[in-house]
Parts: sequence; C-alpha cells; structure tokens
Amino acid sequence: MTGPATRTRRSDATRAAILRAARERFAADGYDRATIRAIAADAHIDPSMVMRYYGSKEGLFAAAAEFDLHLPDLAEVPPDRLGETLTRHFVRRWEADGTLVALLRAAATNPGAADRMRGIFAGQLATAVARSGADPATAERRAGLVASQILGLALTRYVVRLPPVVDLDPDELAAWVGPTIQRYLTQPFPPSRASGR
Amino acid sequence: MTGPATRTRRSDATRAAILRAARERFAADGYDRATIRAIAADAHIDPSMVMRYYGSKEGLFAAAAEFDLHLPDLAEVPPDRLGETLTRHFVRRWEADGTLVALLRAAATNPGAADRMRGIFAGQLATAVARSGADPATAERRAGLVASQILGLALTRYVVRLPPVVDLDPDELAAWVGPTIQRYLTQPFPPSRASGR
DNA sequence: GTCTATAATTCGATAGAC
DNA sequence: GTCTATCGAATTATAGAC
Repeated sequence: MTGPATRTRRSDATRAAILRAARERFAADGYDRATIRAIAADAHIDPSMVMRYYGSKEGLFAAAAEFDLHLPDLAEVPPDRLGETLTRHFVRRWEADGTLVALLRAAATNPGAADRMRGIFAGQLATAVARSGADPATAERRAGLVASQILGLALTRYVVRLPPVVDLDPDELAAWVGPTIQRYLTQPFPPSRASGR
Repeated sequence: MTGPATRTRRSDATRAAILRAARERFAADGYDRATIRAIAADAHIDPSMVMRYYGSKEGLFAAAAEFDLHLPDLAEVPPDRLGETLTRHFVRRWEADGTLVALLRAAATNPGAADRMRGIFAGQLATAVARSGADPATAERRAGLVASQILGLALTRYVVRLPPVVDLDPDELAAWVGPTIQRYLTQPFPPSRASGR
C-alpha cells in the first residue's frame, strides 16, 4: 500500500501542473511576457522547479507547444462539405484547448514558435489537404490559403478580439467562412480572373 | 535667409529618424523585443533622446503605430471588382510600409496595440465597407470577416512566413483571395447553409 | 540639444541547504 | 524533490553635466 507504485509520484503532478500553467500563461501573454516566475506561481510551485524539469524557458515552451490539430480524414468527408467540416473542427478544437492560441501569440515574436507553427501547418494541414482529393501538385498551395483564413479567424477572434468576429457563433462561422475554405480546396486551378490558362 | 525658418531644425530630423527606426524594429521584433536602445542605435542617436521626445516606450509605440490604411472610396469601385481591388490595395499598402505588420506583431502580446488594431479596423475598414453599397445593418459584420482574411493573409505571409503563402505573387493573391473578400462584401445575408430564411 | 552615469526593476538561470 | 538566496544581464527611466 505504501510501495512506490501506489504512491502517486509528486513530480508527475508537479510537471503536469507546470505544463498546464505554462499553456495558459503563454496563451494569455505570449512568449516574452509569460515569465517563469508567473507560471510557477500559477502552478503553486517554486520557479526553480520549472528550470529543473524543463531546463530552460525555451524547453518549457517546446513542451507546452506540442499540438495535434486532430484533423479528420478528409477522404471520408463528403466533398461538398469539406469547408464547413474543417471550419467547425477548427473552432471546436481551439476553443477546447488554448495551446494553438498560445502558439499563435508566441509565433508573432518568437522565431522558434513561428517555426513550429510552420511545421504544424506544413505537416498536419498540408497532409490532410492532400487526402481531400486535391491535386497533389496544388495541395500545398491550397493548404497555405486555408491556413491564411483559419489563422486569420483565430487571430481576429481570440487575439485581437474584433467584436464582430467574436460575436459570430459557430453556425454563423461555418456559414460564412466554410465556403471560403471550400473554394480554396476545390476551386479549379489556376483561379485567374482571365479564367483560361 | 539664415533665420530659424530656413535652417532645418535638427530635432525634427532626429524625431523622424527615431520614428522610422522604431517602425522597423517594432515590425521586425514585436513590442517587447524591440528595445529603446536598439531603436536609438538604428537612428544613430542616444537612447535618452527617445525618452525625451516620446516620454516612454508606450508613447513611442503610440506615435509609431499611427496608421492610415489609405482605403479607396469603395463607392467609386465597380461593384464586381471590390474584392480584387481591396486585396491588391492591402498587399501593396503593407509591402510599402511595415507599420501595419509592426502593429500586428505587437497586437499579439500588447493590449494597447490590440486596441489600436481594433480601432483601425472598426474605424477605417468598417467605414469603407459601409460605403461599398452593403446594408448598413450588416456592414460591421462584413468588415470583420474581411479583416479575418486580410489579417490572416498578413500573418501567414509576413509574420509566420508560411512558404506557400509567401510564394504567391500579387496577381495570384488577387485571384485566390479577391473572391473571398468579394463574397464577404456582397453575399446576401444571412449566408446559412439552409439558404432561404 | 545631446550625452554620461546610474537608479530601480525584472528576468533567466545557478548553487547549495535541507 | 523542494526551496532559499542570489548572481549576472538586460531593461526602462531619471538626473544632471556640458
């Protein structure tokens, strides 16, 4: 009963508390303003513990910014509902977990965070788009356009907090932004105004 | 001829040099990382001069973040070319002047900068949209949606630097993003998937 | 008007007691 | 494993000489 397996290791709880506090602080304040001292205070531990467990502020951020978009397999989504599905997914995902907003805030000033953001969208999003039926030759470009609208939505809704964007509910967002994403994914290529090639 | 009116006052040149350097530093590094020392070094003056002229770092930023989108009168733009016109205008505007990118970077972590960003888009953009022929009752919402795509484009192209977005030239941007802006401005309201009301 | 010197904070990181 | 104490560096801001 008192063996090492039954006694929950304090360090695990401490590590988890630090990570949770770090995500909140990084999301709320960005990389620079989020201090190790403040994160430690939120987690009710000593600042030196953060250093002990994560080595440095960079290391803590790297651990806190692990992020899986949990994108659905777009090959199994009805082709005419790709935009709506993706829009609703993103809104749900980042309202349930502030990590992506933290990453977005940090990416504005921290090169490492910007690099990680590029990695997420090049890896996870571009990969998902490639499975949506898009021509592989254009998939990366389409993913970039999708990112421009999706991240712009996150920026205006959660960071800058533009009132008209904050006020939209998920259904309205899907109705307005969904068709944009749909067009970026399915519009014949190239979409030049002179139409032809 | 040698009166005070003909002799260019040194202080004016110094103030202008400080402001120019501040815009570049704020754009490149964001509010926190852009230091008064670095700005002063860029302007080849002493850091204390910055304090003398602008009072504080906040005051300097406030002066450097004055920004006029120079939006055209949308009442004079052919209604079917609103999206393309606006998209090209924004790309041209912020590639000629890094102030908006500076403001965007700063807004990610600095509440004052976010407030200013809201002011610009509520004031200048919403006002322009209201003159585009949009129903006044929906103009603010349409402006918010336009902002979400336009700022997302700036974010992915100039801050995060997603390669596929960076690689698009102005013509391609107008062809891809223009229709999005056009739809946000002219799509009948509401755009629900269930179409009718 | 311009610069030197420095005050007053605050931060990340380290050393070491317990 | 956890905390106290503190270092060294960097920052904004101020005081005052010239």
